[in-house]
Amino acid sequence: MARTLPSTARSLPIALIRARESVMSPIRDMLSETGITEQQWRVLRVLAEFGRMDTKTLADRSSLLFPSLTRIAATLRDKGLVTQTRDDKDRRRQFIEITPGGLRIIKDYEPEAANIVAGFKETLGEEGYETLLDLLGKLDPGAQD
Amino acid sequence: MARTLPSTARSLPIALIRARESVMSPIRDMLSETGITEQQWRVLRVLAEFGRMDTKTLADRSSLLFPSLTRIAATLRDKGLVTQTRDDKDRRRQFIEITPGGLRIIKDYEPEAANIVAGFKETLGEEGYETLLDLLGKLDPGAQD
DNA sequence: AGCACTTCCTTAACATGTTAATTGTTGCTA
DNA sequence: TAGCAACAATTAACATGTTAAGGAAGTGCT
Repeated sequence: MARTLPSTARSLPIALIRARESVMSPIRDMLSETGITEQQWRVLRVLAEFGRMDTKTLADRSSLLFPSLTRIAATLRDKGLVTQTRDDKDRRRQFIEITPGGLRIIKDYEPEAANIVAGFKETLGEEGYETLLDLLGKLDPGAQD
Repeated sequence: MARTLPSTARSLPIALIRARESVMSPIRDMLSETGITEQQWRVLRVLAEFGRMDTKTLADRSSLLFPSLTRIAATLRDKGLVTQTRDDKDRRRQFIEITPGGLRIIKDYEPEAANIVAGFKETLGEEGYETLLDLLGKLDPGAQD
């Protein structure tokens, strides 16, 4: 067992933060002209991919905590990008669905986002990219691959 | 060039977020008993490793934005864990230094933090761990290795 | 029915992330 | 030397991360 922490220059948490920042920066730049945030984009993407779903599933797939999702859902609803409906069978639960307006944003910006991601894939090489995703997945016990 | 975004289940940004969350969760649990946050811990670690330094360098090495660092430094100062002094030659600039109290927190918790990190290293294997850090470094143009 | 217990979601409170505007200093230069 | 651009740090404003507490709706048991 290591008895000393690695230098902060070689720290895993810090490396993860910096990598995330590098990846998200151009995506944030792109999103700035849409008026939605990175997290709102993530929620819309999940809804666009899987369709209407309950809040719990949405939070899980978007990697958001419930309190965050509550606020984000309210914001997106006010912007007319999603709708919220109660489950009649279990009135505690709620379903969220993307609207045509929300879908439009995804369609409009998906190609540009894909290009940004493709750029990183080039940087790492196809193999490195896959390796990275696999290694990251191993860190996350909840990853179901 | 890819014309389609990867499924959110295979998204690089989301994988980075989840990995970071997995890694930080046990560290946050450990820190909860110290009353300092993950970011405050990061600042103290950098100061403990490199000693007194100006705010700009500190922000860079801690991977924090200036506004965040301003608040964090004020919090740490109020807790008596760091001191702030003006540069007499250039009164715009400021130096920050860790106090004995701050150093004590680092010393007290460093072994436990090291064990947590060692656990992740075991999960990935020595080789996987190094590969991961290298790949993450490639994503970050600012990484100086 | 009544009550405890769980579950889903929301609020609250505080810290940080992010961008933009502001303040205080310094340095340059007309 | 007055004026202005550049710089360091702070403040402001809003969104999110995080933990804890609260509220509403279901479930099970007596």
